Amino acid sequence: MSRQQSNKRATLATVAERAGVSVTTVSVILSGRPELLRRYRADTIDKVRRTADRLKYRANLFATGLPLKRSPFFVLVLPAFEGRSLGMPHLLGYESSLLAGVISTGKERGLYPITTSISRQTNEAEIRQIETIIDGGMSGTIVHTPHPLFEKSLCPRFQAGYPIVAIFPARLDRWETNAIDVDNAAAGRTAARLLAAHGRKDWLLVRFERVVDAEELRCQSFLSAAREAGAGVKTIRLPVGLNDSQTCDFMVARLKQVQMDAVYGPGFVPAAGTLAACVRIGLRPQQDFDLVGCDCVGWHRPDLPAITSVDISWEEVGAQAVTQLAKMIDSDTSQFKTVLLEPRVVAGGTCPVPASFNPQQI
Amino acid sequence: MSRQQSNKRATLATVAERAGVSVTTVSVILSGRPELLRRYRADTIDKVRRTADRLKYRANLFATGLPLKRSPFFVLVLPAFEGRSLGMPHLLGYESSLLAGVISTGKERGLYPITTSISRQTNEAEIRQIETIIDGGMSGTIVHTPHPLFEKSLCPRFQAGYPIVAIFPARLDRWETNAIDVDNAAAGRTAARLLAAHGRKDWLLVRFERVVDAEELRCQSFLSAAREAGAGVKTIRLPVGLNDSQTCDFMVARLKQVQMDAVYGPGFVPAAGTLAACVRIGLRPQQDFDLVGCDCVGWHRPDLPAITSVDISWEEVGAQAVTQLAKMIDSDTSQFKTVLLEPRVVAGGTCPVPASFNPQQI
DNA sequence: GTGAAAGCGCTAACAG
DNA sequence: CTGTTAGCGCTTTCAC
Repeated sequence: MSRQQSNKRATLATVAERAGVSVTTVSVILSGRPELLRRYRADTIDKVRRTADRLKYRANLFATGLPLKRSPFFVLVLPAFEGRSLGMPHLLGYESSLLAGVISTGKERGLYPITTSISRQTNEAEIRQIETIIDGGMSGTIVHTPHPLFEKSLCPRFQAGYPIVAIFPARLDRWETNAIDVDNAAAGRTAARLLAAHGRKDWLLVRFERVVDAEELRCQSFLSAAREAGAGVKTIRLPVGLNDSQTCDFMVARLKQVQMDAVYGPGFVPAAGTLAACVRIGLRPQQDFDLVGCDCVGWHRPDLPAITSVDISWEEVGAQAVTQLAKMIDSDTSQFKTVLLEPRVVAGGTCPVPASFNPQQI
Repeated sequence: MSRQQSNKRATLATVAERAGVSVTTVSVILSGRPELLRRYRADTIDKVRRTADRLKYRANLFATGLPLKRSPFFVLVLPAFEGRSLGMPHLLGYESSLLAGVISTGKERGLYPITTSISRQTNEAEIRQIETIIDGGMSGTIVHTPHPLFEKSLCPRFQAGYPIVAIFPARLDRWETNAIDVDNAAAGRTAARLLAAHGRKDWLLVRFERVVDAEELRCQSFLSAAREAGAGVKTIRLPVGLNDSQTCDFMVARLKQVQMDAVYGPGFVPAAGTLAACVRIGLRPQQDFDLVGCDCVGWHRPDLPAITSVDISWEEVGAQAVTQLAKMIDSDTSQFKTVLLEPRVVAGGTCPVPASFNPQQI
């Protein structure tokens, strides 16, 4: 708001004066709460609305919030996208979907995100800057995979009653409440059921040497579901930091020494990399092997089939985050029971999905 | 801000009382403008800072802005991402880059985006909702490719002195000032120079039947540069609405009837689609033909070379948008000279880029 | 039915 | 050096 235009801006007082009524009248009539509105004469209402229109009156949202001690704004903290567009563009698609979910659900509830980001190698100054924002009178904060340093800021605020939602936290033990996540155990189980349903017996789990809690959970539940299904599972561990095409190279050599008819990659890189490796050494998807991945929806390569993926909609994640935030705001609480979204199988060409295959029933 | 926590929140008054000074003192000391700060005794400053710390005082950013008649927030209006993730994920990467540029440059300047979106098929209600936000005391608005219906809202506000930045406007005639765009004429010219530099003579321009102004400009300047270079150009027009793989199919038939040794696709779809078609009919990139595209950076397909692309950094676009907005805010103006970003050639495998090839010099 | 007045949290003259 | 005071634009009791 520049000084120039702000001098011209019509305020409640301007409208009141021009309409020949008091500010109260204008305020009540324009905010339009029916029970209060009824008390005013129809022609007064009309007159006020008319002059407000004529003067192009627009409420100052910041001033509106002050007496109410609440504002229609919350903070959305995303991980900075530094160089993430290189190599795995479909992951940026997830990020955009998340934002879309947050924005649209927010709109429905009259809540608007002040969007900011935190770098992977963040520092004191950046964190302080974010703190002054989230403490600046916001209704709450949604954080995508909170940075460890930033978690330290969040914790005392949460305890002080500040509404926080963590999306896909890396450390599950730190977010036993107030998180939105996939049901990772279900994801691993579902992958296993898919392979079992197609009669596979010699399974291969391809995972990174070190993984975040979420992926570890997927692996564990995959392994225990394998046991139940009576399938044998070999595990190959990838060095940390490989991308999908490096993983392909890495796997080509390994695959030749392994007997298997099914693969689970609990993340995009292991899944896509292994698929490429399998095809390169001449294995045929759905014939010689089945492959199930996670986080592979939206990834396309014309030389390879789409990956059958156990996945969730990031748009829904964003929507859930706002929904939970709105609930906390409305009820004046700061806790909610962590929401685990049921993963869904998105059929691709690497593993058939039985008709009416429904993770929930499993 | 929940009522609960807001009752506990320390305000200037609380700090003042506890420190035994006036609110002014606290205000001045904590906002820390050096010229005013100097006037206070060191021990007062210390005392105030200490108690503010102890009480965990945080300024309410909304209240802060009120007397100043300016706020640290602006609105960022993005096109809604409806279904855009399907098919062309790398385009979502651009969107994220733009956001990254806006966020990071905003941070440097103490300006924070309230992010919202507008659907492709928007309606009165949605537009009014966005209007109440941008009129709600914001410092300005950045709009990515303003929707025609929304342009109607923007126009009177612009004339009233409200700072607006349009990124990649579709109608250039409506945004002769206040726009951030690529220098589209330079883009077309640069593509032509690249093909000429490699000694090509029989060029093919692949474009949609109907295009936005930006692409039309690229085509025109490409054609006139071709004339100057003494190259012949045939043009193939794609039906509106094709995606890259449909374009590939469409082009395979056409290509067999055309003699050419170079292709320009002034956008992602024509470029990627034509490249795929060429390769499918057995033409070898850089040998049988060269191909130059636009907006192809970040797109990868392992069966095809990366496309040599005339492109700009969307992150820089976002940065420029905020820079211009900040300038307008600081100078209390609402106009700036449209910024045309010089395109850069990003070398891929479809056309060699001479060492020290520099669009600016051309 | 309507208005006066207090107050949300902060800043900026202006006194002293 | 520091405090008093009058706003910023809005909402909400509480009178009349």
